[in-house]
Amino acid sequence: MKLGLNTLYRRLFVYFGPQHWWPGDSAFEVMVGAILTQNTSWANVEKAIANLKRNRLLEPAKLYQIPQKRLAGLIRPAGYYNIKAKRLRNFLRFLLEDYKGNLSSMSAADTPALRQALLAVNGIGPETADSILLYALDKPVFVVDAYTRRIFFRHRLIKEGAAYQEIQDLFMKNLKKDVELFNEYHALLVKLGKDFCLKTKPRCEICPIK
DNA sequence: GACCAGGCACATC
DNA sequence: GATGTGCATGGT
Repeated sequence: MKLGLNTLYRRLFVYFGPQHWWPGDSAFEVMVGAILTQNTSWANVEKAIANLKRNRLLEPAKLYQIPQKRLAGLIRPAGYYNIKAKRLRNFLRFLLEDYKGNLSSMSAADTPALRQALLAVNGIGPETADSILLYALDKPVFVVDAYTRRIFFRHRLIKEGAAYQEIQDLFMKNLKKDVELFNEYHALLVKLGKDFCLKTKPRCEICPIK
């Protein structure tokens, strides 16, 4: 009997408790973090965000004003700092030009259209776009990441190398389209991944939700 | 010192 | 369409 998505969620929630994601004081901080955390540990991203906060730059217009070189220096701890400085600026330009830097007007956009627009920004791929939609703008979009893939492959819920869209569809077609549910579910998968999967490669014999 | 982390774009076949 | 590679810091 295959583990159902709702059952898996209940077990994760009972075992780990609510995660209350995304860590961040504002929607804009979440957006910046979503780009900075690409293939990077969150601890390093926190250092980069702390640098931006210390310099009072965590606002769209202010962050876009500073030279790319300086931005790269500030986000250095997050790694890939040159490419991420470009990517952040690509996103900021989009935010400022299309929504005047106003997150509320961005949030008012039609979700599928906004997702397409985000994906058209160079440096924003499916996971970053969906993280922004779910965690910054409270849109019911499921975020698929490396942990999700790893866990679902190990539990034989997806095939190896399954496409992003395929995995996202699995969640969105089998779960209630609920922001809180999608938020907690993804956060719980990351928690499981960090606490167990990474420490017991390649197979986890002590998985708490098996 | 190796290995990895809450990806993505781009080149090449 | 699939596969390989560059991007980079900081923790284990």
